[in-house]
Amino acid sequence: METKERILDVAERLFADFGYKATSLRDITGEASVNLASVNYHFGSKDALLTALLERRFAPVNRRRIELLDKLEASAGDTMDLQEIVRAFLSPPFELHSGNAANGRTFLRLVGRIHAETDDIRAAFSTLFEPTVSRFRAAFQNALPHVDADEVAWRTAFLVGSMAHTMMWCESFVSHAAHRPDHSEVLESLIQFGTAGLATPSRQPAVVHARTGERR
Amino acid sequence: METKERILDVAERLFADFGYKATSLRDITGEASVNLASVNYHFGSKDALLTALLERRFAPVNRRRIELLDKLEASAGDTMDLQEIVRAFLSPPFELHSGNAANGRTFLRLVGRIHAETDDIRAAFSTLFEPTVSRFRAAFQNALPHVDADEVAWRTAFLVGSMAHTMMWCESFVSHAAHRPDHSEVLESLIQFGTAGLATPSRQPAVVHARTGERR
DNA sequence: GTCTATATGCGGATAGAC
DNA sequence: GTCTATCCGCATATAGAC
Repeated sequence: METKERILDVAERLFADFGYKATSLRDITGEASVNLASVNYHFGSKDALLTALLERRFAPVNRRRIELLDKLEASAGDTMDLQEIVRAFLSPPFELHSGNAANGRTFLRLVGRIHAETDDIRAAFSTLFEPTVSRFRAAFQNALPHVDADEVAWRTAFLVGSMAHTMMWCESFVSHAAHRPDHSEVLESLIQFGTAGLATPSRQPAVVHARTGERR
Repeated sequence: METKERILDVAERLFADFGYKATSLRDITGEASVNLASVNYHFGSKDALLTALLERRFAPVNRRRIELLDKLEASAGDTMDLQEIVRAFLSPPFELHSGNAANGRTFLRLVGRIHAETDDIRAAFSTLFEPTVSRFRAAFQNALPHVDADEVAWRTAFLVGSMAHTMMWCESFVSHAAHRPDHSEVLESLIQFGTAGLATPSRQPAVVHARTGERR
């Protein structure tokens, strides 16, 4: 079934470039050189196409994340290194889609784009995503016993945000850099940044009292 | 001119909730109880409406950011504290729009949403935004002489990402927290997270430092 | 399974009366 | 400045021939 695959590939690229709402079935079927009606025949609707597309890419990514985390837990037990947990979370989307290959870059933009779509679309995505994030939130908490739970939850959100945003604008940011970086370099920087952010001690005294943010 | 203001207010809310493409002029004029043709009369086009809307909110935010940075430079000179630079960058969008008021929350979502719109829309936004980000990138570099320029550029992008993502999904994240946080608490956490991420030493085994959050 | 043709509705934009 | 009416194109989806 070549048609179905072709539709998925083209749709993925167009959704990544222009977003879901902005991409029409005409755009997709046109570029894929298949008939306009074939999307509805094969998938049922535009929404169902998106779901199929997300499943195809994200299920393996999240499976890989959990697998890496399991390995860490098995080998390190309670003394897991925070940076390794961050790496287990961040690296699969970067690595599972073949570094700098064209479709790899497409996938990265798609990740970023999806994180920003309208709430109903994002809801479908969250269902796929939330169990994984929960596992990691718990692992972070475990590695950071001195940081309280709410704080860990927020920092996890910050981490996801820096990841999503970076993936989406990866290409445009390059202009500010002196050389065109490999994705793996960006990934390393992101891991570094995220690890430091997660591990920062809760509230430095000067800040807490100077402003309103005191907690207890 | 009440009509023009009403259109701007409603458009801002709808763009924030559903995105630009997904919001029709009919949605806007319907909710604002003004005539469909009035958008084109007052603004010329849907695009021009968006531009007007962005200018209204972001010009003051960026002016405030620069103002805070100027003050820092004037009082601290070369010994500026990194965290204070981060604060100068992050706090204006949170504070200038009245904390937890309804329109404050709308504005926060708008910020996040805009960062994720299709490239042409985002391009208009970048024009408004890039000069400010450049100033701050330079300030970060100055405060972090031991980190190389590319790295600083990437970390700045990570910071913007965590900010944008947080603003957009602020409301939904709350479910994971034990209590409903004030925006200023989230802001403090974000500043903390960003400062630590920016300040992390370039590439290291980093195990030790990551744990303690130590800078140097 | 794949095509053409079409149903049906919403999109932005405008002309012209008041 | 604000209204109604309308243009015209594109959207998703489906019916029915091949």
